[in-house]
Amino acid sequence: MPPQQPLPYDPVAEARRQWAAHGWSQAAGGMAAVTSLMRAHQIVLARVEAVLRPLGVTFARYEVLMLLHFSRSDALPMTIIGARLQVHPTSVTNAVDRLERAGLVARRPHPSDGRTTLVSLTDDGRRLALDATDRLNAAVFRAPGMPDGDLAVLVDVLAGLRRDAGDF
Amino acid sequence: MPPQQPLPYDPVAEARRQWAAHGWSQAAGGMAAVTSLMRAHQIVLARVEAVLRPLGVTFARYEVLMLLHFSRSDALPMTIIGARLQVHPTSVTNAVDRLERAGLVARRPHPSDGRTTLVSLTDDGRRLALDATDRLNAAVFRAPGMPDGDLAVLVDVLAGLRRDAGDF
DNA sequence: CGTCAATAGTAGGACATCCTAGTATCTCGC
DNA sequence: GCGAGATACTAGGATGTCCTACTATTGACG
Repeated sequence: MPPQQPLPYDPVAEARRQWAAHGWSQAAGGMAAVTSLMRAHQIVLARVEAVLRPLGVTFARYEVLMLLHFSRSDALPMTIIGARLQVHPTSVTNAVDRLERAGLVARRPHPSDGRTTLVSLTDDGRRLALDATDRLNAAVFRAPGMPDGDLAVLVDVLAGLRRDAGDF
Repeated sequence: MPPQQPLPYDPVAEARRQWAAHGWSQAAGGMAAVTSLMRAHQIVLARVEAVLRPLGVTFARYEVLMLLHFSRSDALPMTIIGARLQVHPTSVTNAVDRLERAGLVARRPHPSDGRTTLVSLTDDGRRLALDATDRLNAAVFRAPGMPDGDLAVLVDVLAGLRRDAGDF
């Protein structure tokens, strides 16, 4: 929904020109990359959320469901979920709260460690996760709005950034 | 914050393996791209916000300041700001509210169109925008965590996505 | 075995973003 | 002119993310 009417020029390219004109050429590339990334994230997230909205979940919660679905063990501690999804512990609490209220996951105390809470999928949760995946695959992941070659390059370049940031 | 300890593997690559193992190979590339993008956004935004936090502004508000700084005219209507930054009108209201409260921008009614609100930089706002730019250039934009070549490729690929989404 | 640091999770608060809805103003056509 | 539709902005609500701070439990060390 952002621009009802497309802009007559690329705002990122325009910003890059401004950077160069102000003597910040050395930083123009980085600025352009950061700005592009912000906007691309916004576009992609909007597409994904539009697909998931009818199912009553968001992408953040969908990621929790899929992580549990792929997990070998029947349940995962909150901490592990946060580490795998690379989000703050409080974000995990938030997502699991809502998923639990919707009956898609269940909380259970760890049998031997009183600090730990284990989270597991319910049958409804697993069903919804698979349904959501089918829809996302069809509507977004198989039609990401760019050629396959670009897709691979994008993933590679971003993997470098993530590695550099200490993700893995 | 995210991972205190790096994961022993790339979570995106792991997800891609799971996608292939479940017969969703056609969608694996798109899934990997979307997931990478989400995480990269999170990483970059965190770096930027860390630099801006001491100045009391966020990246969203910084973008408003710079747009006004680069603008030919002395003031811009809210709508134009939203169109240029590609965000929802209510997001502009939010950002301008906070900038105005901080004394960095001023609201003024449009002389001939009673519906329109014009936003202009104050002296403090312009000073802060330039200070923030110096810091961002030094700490983030000139050291984006990837080679220059990757930077250019990233911007190009994302420009394709943005164009496809109707941004410009 | 007792204190103390580390770990797990949650509560409350700040922000940004979007959506829906509502008010005010302008424009254009009859 | 006058009324219907378009346009500009804001209010209120939902979500996600992070930060700081707090509680509870564990584990390690003297």
